[in-house]
Amino acid sequence: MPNIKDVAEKAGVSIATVSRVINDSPKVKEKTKKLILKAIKELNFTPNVNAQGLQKKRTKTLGLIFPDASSYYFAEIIRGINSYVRKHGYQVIVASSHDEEDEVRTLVSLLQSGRVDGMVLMMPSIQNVNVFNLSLNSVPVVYLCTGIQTQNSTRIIIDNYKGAKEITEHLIWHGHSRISFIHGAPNNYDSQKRYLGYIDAVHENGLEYSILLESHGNFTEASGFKSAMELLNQEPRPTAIFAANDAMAIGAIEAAKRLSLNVPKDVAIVGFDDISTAQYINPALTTVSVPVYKMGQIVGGSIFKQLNSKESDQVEEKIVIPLQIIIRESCGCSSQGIEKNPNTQMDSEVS
Amino acid sequence: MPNIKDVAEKAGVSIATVSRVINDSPKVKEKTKKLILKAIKELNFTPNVNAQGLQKKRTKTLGLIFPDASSYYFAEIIRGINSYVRKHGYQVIVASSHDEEDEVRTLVSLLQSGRVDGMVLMMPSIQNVNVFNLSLNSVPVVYLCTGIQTQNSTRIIIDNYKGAKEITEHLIWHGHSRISFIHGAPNNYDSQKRYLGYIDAVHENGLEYSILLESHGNFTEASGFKSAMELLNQEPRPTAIFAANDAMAIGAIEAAKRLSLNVPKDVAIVGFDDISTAQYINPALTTVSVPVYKMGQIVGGSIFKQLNSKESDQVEEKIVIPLQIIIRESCGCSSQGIEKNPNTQMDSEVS
DNA sequence: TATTTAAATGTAAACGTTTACATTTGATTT
DNA sequence: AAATCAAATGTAAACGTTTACATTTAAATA
Repeated sequence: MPNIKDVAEKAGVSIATVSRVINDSPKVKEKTKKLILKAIKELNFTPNVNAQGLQKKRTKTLGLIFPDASSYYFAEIIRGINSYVRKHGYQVIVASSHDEEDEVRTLVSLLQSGRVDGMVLMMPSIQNVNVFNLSLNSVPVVYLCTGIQTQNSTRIIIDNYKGAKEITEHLIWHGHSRISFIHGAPNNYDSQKRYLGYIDAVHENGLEYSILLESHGNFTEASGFKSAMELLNQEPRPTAIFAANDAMAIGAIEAAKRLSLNVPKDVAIVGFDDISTAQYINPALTTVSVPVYKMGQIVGGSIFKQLNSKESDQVEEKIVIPLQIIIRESCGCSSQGIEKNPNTQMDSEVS
Repeated sequence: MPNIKDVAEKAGVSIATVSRVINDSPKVKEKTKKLILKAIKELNFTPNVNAQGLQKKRTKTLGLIFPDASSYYFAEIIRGINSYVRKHGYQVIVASSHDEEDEVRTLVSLLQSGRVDGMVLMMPSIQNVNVFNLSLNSVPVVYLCTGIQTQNSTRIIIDNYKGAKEITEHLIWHGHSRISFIHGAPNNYDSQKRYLGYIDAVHENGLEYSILLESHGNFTEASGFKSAMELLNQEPRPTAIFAANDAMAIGAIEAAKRLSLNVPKDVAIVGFDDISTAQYINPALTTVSVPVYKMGQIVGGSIFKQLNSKESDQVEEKIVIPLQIIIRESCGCSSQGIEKNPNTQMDSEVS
């Protein structure tokens, strides 16, 4: 593998000049630059990133820590981030693990070992707070969907409260009065905010409320199924269910079917996220759309802003991303009214 | 950020000894080792990966190049690879781009710049062949789902032919005689093999065949819709459609609905891949399941095998992964017979 | 032509490790 | 006590860049 010295020799210059060309410094004569570029091409030379990283303390790599990189929801955010940073010559390392301790280890080692220039942390469970302040000071970090505000870092969240409130109000508009809520994982930031939106809509509209209307899942389809089973076997039955995410809503729909209840006639069911499956299940799911891809772009932009700011500028920012409710069939609106959600970009599936 | 020198000073030894501890060389006295470990912990030291990479020429990072990292199909493979290599202390860089030229650039630069120790290439379009031999010689490479066999590299493919033949025969078993095929993207390896399975099943069973039964899509739902529209408007109509992947099959089902045709009564429709949506659409899709996650594990294993083999051992391997057909409703089997596909692992969706 | 000045290039140290080789240490044998 | 040897540790070069500083080159001015 050729190195900078080979290029220098071939072009008949010193390695410093070659380096200047690589980093396109303005102070190289056009003629020598051409010469060096030619040598680079002929030798098929690419600068060694380890050596560059060692010197410049910039690796052009970002670390992403996600609970799970393969679910549609996260994959889409990652895609957004990736597409954005790639334009700036950055690569992305994704560490996904359900195991919290493992996550922390990875995080710390990625950061401290100088492997990444910045970090995106998606850790919706609130307990982790203490972990964060763990000497991340020197590296730009963006927190995604967490309740805590750490100092000197950016936090990007979605408008869970408003989305949840609006979709609950939509159910109320349909005439529902006994509306259930299925919680997501315990301590999950998004779930908690969604609950707040739900409960406020219920109270502000003077609806019947009881703790019996609530059930606790963990964001999986299976937990949605189980929760809905319990809720729907109560007497009187709730007339509508709002699940804290789509996967649980889908599980709830299955439960209703199992109990021979018609959705939405016997029970309306709505979710949150607008995952791709939402539009395919029967009935099509009414939900709140999270612009995941766009979110990724915003994250990327924020990291670079921090990367390019001086030490002195304290970047402490909170960005709230607005959401949009998507009316389909499962709330009781007729299927006539279905519209494709403009925020959901279909991926080509190349198998 | 503390470096190896700081640790050495604190422990009262030379940096060489510290290095030996880091790389757990056997020739360090137990007592000094303890001392050094203590210093490392107290200073919260992590070796700089750039310096290590520069010296050792190993970065403990693998590069993955995929056409698209966010589709369920690919994301799942990536997840499999990641989970496997993480156990060996490796990280993964995923470069996904639809733009071929961009892909090539990324590939070459990742490899040459010493950023990765090995590479997984998923490039199902056959034209790219020439790109591959481009001096990848020194780095282990695994090719996924490509027709070409490059020398001294491993190639992992799925048993497209058998899967396609079996599912076609299943349609024939249902009594269908005019069976259409919707091709995937032009030049796509998987699509071509699936077509071969289809055509052999058709011929071996003495079925009617005409070029009019074929249509060409590009793996997207939209293209499946369009292709099915054309096919179903013909006279006589095909009684069954086999789409080269699930996304197109789903598009085809939509098309049938649009034409007020009942699936599977008026036209049976089957796909390939078993993406997660397949079980949710109505009717649930009969398809061929690709064990994507497991596939990722196999890929990871293969890379390490190469990484740990001496230059001299020529690794030239071809691994074929068996598939399984999943009978649901869209082929005409009653919904009674639906079984959850054991290969499809539901992800928890933490929003 | 000699002098000044700016532009272009070169020299060498630094980044943080690993490792071949040299040296020290301390136990074992004579 | 001296000699031998193995084990433990240290020294210093190397990995491939970048960049502050020094030097050369060539153009502009006196």
